[in-house]
Amino acid sequence: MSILPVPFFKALSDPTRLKLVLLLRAHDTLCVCDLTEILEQPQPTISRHLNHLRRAGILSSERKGTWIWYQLDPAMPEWCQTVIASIESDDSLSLAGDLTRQCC
Amino acid sequence: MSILPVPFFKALSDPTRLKLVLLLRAHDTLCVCDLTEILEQPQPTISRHLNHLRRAGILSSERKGTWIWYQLDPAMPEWCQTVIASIESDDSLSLAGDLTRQCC
DNA sequence: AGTATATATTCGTATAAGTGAATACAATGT
DNA sequence: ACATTGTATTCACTTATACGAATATATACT
Repeated sequence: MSILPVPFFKALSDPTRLKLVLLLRAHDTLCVCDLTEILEQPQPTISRHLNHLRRAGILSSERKGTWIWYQLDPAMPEWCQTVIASIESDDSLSLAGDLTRQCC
Repeated sequence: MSILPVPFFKALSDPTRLKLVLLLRAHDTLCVCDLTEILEQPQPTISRHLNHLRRAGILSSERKGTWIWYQLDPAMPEWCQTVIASIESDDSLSLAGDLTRQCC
């Protein structure tokens, strides 16, 4: 599946979405409650951004019982994977206390 | 000079701006009238987008008499250069008839 | 000084995008 | 069937962004 550059970059151009991508780059697989907890943002906000990233072809999700696990879509085109691998994070994207997993 | 990921991606997430970047990636140096002619868009539109890209740290410009030449900023951080080098263009970003240079 | 050309900026407006609050949906367990 | 927990969606609202039209600025030339 191919990804058009403009929507791809638009998907990455929101702080919350970029943090989600960086978290999933680091953790491989996380569920919505993990992400909600780490980013300390309302669950609907997280869900909406995850949906945006999924529609953009950046994330894929898999339901396992009650939980839905998200990851970077392995089917992403090479050039998109290169872009995501290149992103140099900084303090402004601080991923806070990271994960203490009180859920799932 | 460092570039924050979110504004960087936001700068790339507009079709006109992305075309400008791809054109300058291909041509090295172009002036505003070149870009206006190639993209067939009003000059103020092009100027505004060039300004946006310059403020984002993606382009640099140099005045030579009446003309102002733009190029990808050589001072861009490595990771940004990698991202720009990775972008896979497609028909939706078709750069039309390219350059026949009726100006400058 | 005035004219012509290249480029930048301002203003008003329309559309897009993000958010909080509330609600809906889905799966599990009792 | 009901309650609980995890996740998604809708609605109303606000803010951000892009655009056309008009105008301003800058340089070169006469």
